[in-house]
Amino acid sequence: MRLNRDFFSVDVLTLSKNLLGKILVRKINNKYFRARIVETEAYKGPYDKAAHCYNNKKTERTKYFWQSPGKLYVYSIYGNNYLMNISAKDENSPEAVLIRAIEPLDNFEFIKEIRNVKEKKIKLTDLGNGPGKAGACLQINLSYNGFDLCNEKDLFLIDDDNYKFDIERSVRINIDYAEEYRFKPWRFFIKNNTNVSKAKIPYQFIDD
DNA sequence: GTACCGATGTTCT
DNA sequence: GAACATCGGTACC
Repeated sequence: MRLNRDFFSVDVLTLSKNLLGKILVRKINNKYFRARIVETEAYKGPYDKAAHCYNNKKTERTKYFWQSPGKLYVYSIYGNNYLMNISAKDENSPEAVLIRAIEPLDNFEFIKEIRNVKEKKIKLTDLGNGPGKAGACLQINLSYNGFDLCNEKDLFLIDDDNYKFDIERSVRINIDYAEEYRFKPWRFFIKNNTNVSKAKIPYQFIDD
């Protein structure tokens, strides 16, 4: 069943966990494919020093943190990488979930074409095991800022109640600038899933 | 398997 | 002009 607004209208830490195992449905060139979310990170403004919206910093880029839940905030990083975030809770709470890894479930050859991979020998587990790769699989770019996952046909989320898994957590990746917030255990991933990113975890997390 | 390194586009100073 | 919520390649074990 398709996930509706209520699903996203929760605290960002809850949403980060609840999104694990859910299935993204994507339509490109009249073809559908599906991919499972296997890794997420929570960015919880305004007090989270790792978040782009820390201290209520609202700019042309970051204004998409203040949206109704279930909408996209997209930004580019290190060149041609587009990272996808989903807004949580409500339009007064600048909180969003970063999608850090996805597991393609079908149409693998089509996804390889989309990824523009030269070597067709690429492993399936390397297609979506990172936030930039996930954005590339889903063909996300800056024009997707404000995109509503609850109301569009070409990209949305569905449930998968039969899929059972355990959740693990760690500190978030590449946010060394975030002072004490770099120790928060706000990265969540599916235990033993081979599509989780190979990120190096620089610190142990500290319990709240 | 790990380790470095350059390329890349946008944002903000 | 620097910083950046990264990636793919090459080099070495």
